[in-house]
Amino acid sequence: MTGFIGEYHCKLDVKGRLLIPSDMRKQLSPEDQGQFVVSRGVDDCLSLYTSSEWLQVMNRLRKLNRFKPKDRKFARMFQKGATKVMVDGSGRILIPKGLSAWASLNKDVVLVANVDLWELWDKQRYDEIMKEDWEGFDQLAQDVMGDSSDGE
Amino acid sequence: MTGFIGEYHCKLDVKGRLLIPSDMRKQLSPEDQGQFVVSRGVDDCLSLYTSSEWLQVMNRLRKLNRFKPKDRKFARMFQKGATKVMVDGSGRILIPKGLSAWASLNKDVVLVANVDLWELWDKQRYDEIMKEDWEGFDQLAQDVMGDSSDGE
DNA sequence: TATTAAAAGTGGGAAAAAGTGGGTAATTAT
DNA sequence: ATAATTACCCACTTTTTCCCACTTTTAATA
Repeated sequence: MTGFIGEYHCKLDVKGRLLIPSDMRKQLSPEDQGQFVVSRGVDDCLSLYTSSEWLQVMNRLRKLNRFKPKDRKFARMFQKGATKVMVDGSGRILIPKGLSAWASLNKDVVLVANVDLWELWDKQRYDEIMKEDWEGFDQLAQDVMGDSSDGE
Repeated sequence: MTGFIGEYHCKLDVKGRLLIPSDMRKQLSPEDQGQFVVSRGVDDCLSLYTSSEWLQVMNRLRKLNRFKPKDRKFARMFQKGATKVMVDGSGRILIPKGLSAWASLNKDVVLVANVDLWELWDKQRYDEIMKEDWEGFDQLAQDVMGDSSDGE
């Protein structure tokens, strides 16, 4: 598994629909092309999981300890708003209103691969955050990757 | 693995396509001749990864922890703009508009080997940076390689 | 060194696919 | 029952992909 690749600049139409870019679709296994799970991302964006990936996440959540308040709370918050969405005949999905409002999505959005899931950002917000963070990238790269003894 | 070698002066055609020089192609393993991953380089150039090399990178990213803000941010920034490109029937790849704009590529470009990946520079920019940096090369060499007790 | 053949490098047109918008029927909620 | 939301469908525009043809360079042979 190579993980997903790509940054796509898309538009939500007036009905709040998002076309899955063909290039993105090609990266999905056939069984993952028909539906996704959308949920609130950890940052100011939405997360778009393939069904397979969502399954993984669920398995991970399942390992939490239901008797620990923190675990319980986390699981609840993490799943809040998570919605299964189907791909329509033209290859689009409908982004639920509540979620798109939560992430302040406007017409112009950016769909970004992040290893095994996709993130959906409001374009303006995305550009901002990228610009802001860019200067620190060298340092960040060093922090995160610098001491890993060149994996594998 | 010996790493790649070479500096090729190429042209992007009006559609933004780049011909993979035959000499470069010969350095690639057969399974890496059909597609690449293009992304923003750390400097003012684009990085061209072979599929095998990109896989390595992904495996490294996959070891990061999605629930750590720094890791998340790094992964996102690192992958920003990364695009899979296919080689067409004439041995060319299409450089995505956004990326070529980001790296200020004009018609004349330079394709340079950098160990296990390739860098794509605007020719003018490349010449400039090479001229600029040349004087400091002695010092830089010492800084970077000086204390390593004779590599290997 | 001239001649020719083969491979490398360029350019562009046309078909196909992707992307976009919106109308209407069906479903759901109030 | 009515209004709002969602699903399905069709039509149009834009972009991408595929293919073909031509030029230039490299290599080979007489």
